[in-house]
Amino acid sequence: MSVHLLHTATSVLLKDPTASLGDVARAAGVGRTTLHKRFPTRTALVRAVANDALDLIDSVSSHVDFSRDDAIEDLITRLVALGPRVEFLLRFPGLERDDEIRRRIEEMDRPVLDLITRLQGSRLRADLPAWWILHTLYAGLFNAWEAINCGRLAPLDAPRFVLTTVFEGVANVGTADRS
Amino acid sequence: MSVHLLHTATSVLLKDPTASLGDVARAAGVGRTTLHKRFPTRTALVRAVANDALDLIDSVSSHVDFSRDDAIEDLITRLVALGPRVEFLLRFPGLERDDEIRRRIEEMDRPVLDLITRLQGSRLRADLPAWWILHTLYAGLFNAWEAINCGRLAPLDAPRFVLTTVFEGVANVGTADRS
DNA sequence: ACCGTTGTGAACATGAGTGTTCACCTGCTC
DNA sequence: GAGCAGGTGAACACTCATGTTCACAACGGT
Repeated sequence: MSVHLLHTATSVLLKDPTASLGDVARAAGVGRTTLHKRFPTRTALVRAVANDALDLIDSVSSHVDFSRDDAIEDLITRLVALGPRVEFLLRFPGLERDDEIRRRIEEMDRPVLDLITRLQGSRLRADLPAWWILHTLYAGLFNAWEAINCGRLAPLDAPRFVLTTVFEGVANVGTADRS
Repeated sequence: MSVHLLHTATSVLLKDPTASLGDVARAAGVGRTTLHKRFPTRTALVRAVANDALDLIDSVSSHVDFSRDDAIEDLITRLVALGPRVEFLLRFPGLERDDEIRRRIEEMDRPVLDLITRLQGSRLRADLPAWWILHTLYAGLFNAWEAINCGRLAPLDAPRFVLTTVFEGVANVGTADRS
């Protein structure tokens, strides 16, 4: 139904942000007229896709206990599994220009930012801004999705890769340090 | 001259990948006809912008001594300073579909990948693939550029942020570790 | 069998981006 | 001053995504 339509639109638009509505409709195995009846305009479709992704994140977020100290591990592991639909939020060009979407993204970031701030000084280093740590997490997710897409990374390995890299870094702890 | 034209095109297309050629010409303070005379087609312009960025990287790369163990620090510091022109290479949608550009990007990655591989086991951990470490570096660069654009990060702080985060991670070394 | 819903293809109008041409102007060299 | 290279705006035709409408087919419930 409409669910499958949104999912297809997500992957098509993610692969090529300039794809025409005809391309989306064809990929979904649906007439362009039908697509237009559900989403009267292109921006309406994009917003629907974004809101769908945000709904998905909300539902995942509600299963995470943010009061636990390992909430970040839990959250990241779940987000990695979501794949393209969340990637769409972080990648689609011009998405941040939509006020409603931007508001929901900030709203989605807030609990994570709070969590990071709370953990700074204990599990997380305090000499970096919370927003920087958040974006580093997102960057790790992004890397994982891209690697999975290219077939270089097994989906089950992804959470470990992201968490290890983001938390511990890529330096060899035994030997080296930056000057 | 033509140099300024390419720089302007870089920032305009980076901010909005769907910007029209008229927008680019106007931003550069030049007639659309003139733009067309230099770059007969849109893809020609995009390729010229990409090649210009790649030339810039080549010139930077030639100043880095890849045989030194701190070559990565040097490279990252220099790349951060380049800003939008390199960001264009990593962000512009569909750029990887151009064979020549893709070849040059791989060619640009190769010495860095070799360096990473060489350092694995000494300065860099060996339990992660070299390509993953490379992409983690790029992700750090990307974060820095974005933060600088938003005005949240001072350009002079950027290299330290990227290197610290990528090498050491965001975990607090004194206390915590992942399970 | 009737009717509302839903999807479909065809067709059309519109607008925007694009490639192209042309006549004109400017600044330079000889 | 003649000639020339380079820049400019205006105008044109063409393509294509898009929004919109319409008539028709399929389906399910009453």
